[in-house]
Amino acid sequence: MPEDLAIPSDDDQSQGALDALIAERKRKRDHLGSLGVNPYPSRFDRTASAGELHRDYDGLEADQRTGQIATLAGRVVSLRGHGKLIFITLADQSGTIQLLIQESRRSDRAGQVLEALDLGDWIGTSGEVITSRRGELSLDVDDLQMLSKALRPLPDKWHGLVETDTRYRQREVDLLANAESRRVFDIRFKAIAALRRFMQDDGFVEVETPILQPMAGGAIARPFFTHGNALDIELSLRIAPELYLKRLIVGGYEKVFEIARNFRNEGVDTRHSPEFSALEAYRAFGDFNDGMDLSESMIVAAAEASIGTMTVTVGERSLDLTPPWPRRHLLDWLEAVVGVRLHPSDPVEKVRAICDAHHCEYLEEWTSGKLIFELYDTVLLPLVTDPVFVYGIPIDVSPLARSNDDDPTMADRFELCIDGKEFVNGYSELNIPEVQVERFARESQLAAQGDLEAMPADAAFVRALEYGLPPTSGIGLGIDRLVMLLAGVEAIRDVILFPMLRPESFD
RNA sequence: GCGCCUCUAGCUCAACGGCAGAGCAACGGACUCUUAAUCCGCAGGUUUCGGGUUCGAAUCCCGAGGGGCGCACCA
Repeated sequence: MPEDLAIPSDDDQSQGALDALIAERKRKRDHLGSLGVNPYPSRFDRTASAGELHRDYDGLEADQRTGQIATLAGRVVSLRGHGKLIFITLADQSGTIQLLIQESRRSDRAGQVLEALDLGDWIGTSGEVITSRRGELSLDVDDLQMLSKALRPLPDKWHGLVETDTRYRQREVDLLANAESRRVFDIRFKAIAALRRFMQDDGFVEVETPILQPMAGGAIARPFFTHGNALDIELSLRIAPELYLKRLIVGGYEKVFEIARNFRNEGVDTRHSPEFSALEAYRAFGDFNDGMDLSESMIVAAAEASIGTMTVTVGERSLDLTPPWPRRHLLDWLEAVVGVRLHPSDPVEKVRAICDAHHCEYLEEWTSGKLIFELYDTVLLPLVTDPVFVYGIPIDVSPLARSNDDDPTMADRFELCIDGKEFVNGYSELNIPEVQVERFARESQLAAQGDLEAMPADAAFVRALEYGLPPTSGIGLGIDRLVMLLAGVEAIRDVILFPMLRPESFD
């Protein structure tokens, strides 16, 4: 919401309620200043965190004194006054700790700071570690300093911040007010750290490839475009790092990965964000089976590190991530479900009939392979609960994947599906330059027919293939979706700190 | 893009055609063991914005804006 950043004058009778609250806090801050207390000191040394104190002293009986002096810093999130005795709940990143402030014990400066104290202020404090008469671990405060004054009031301490708009736009407030939001992002960053650790431990080199690209490739998606002034060229934001990563394998890196922010200029819903994170990994000398092994291991590692369990609950659904995960051939599974053996070499009429029978819509120009893939998306995917690898995917929808040695209409490609969603896409990489050229040519043909999603030919990538790409296994993992799964949330915006929204108006 | 829902005090929510209210936060006061502290008192509003209907609109209608959900596209 728009707020005037100018300090309102005291005689302004028209000032709003919020302005009055802010003015009151400024008055307190300035009063501290007039007492010679700097409300914005440059630094503060602490000796412990709330979490450390709980770790070291939890379990003490009520009304105990430890003789241990600790110095803490954090934000005031609750304030309970009893006249000459005041309880404060102080929050730092590690948790919360109670401050017990007795008038008879505290310093004069502590008294001055208390006078000026509001919910939300950052303070530094020191005192003896004790337990209260009710048994709560507390700091018996003797000194208190203001570290930074909060000028705006905090959301309701019990209900927190509820409105999604504000939660996304002012994530800092969401984080400080809502423990659930902190929980989700703690899981996110633990999971990402675990993925990175796992990959590094497995000998993968973390690399960086361009986000600004002359021609976005490596996936089927509509890109964002921008302009590079220095070279006066049109650039697009990457939709996938795939082509550059494979060029690094050509260059001699045998195991590479990138945690890549990708950008796709497409619809926004609970599962899609225009800006999303993927982990892509490429390993020389491997095939898609290695990709399935890797996917399983790294997701299990991420789950262990972030939530410590293989059981997750999303909405009403309870899912079991315990490995190993089944691997089902797409055509076998489809046959089991629709009762007819389909194959990309089948006449389109036969596959269309199955689509019609299963409410799967299609376009006139789609091939049998594309239709089969569509059946997988609309008929099989919704059936998935616990993790399952689906492998063997029509070559028609896999322009960068190697075809199967025994069946050239199918790609050595898999998708990892959990809870009705795709989490990983991986395949044996196509490394025959002429075949890649043919695949690109076919995509161009589709583009000429008006398919906006057809993949553009990338001559630089083909040239790289001509230097020789070894047999390679590649995978791409959707990190946001993985975090949604681990945290048990159903909106992708709840796992992205600052999701894309229409710009705020400050008029 | 289409449809549905939503917007009231800093926050969370009432009032649903008839005086805009509560809790928390704030402000003044009491209180040395609370932890959603309690108690007394006091204040806080362009009901998102602009039109319209009406004796009277937060409420009904139209339009605009923000957000959410569903469908379509996509991972």
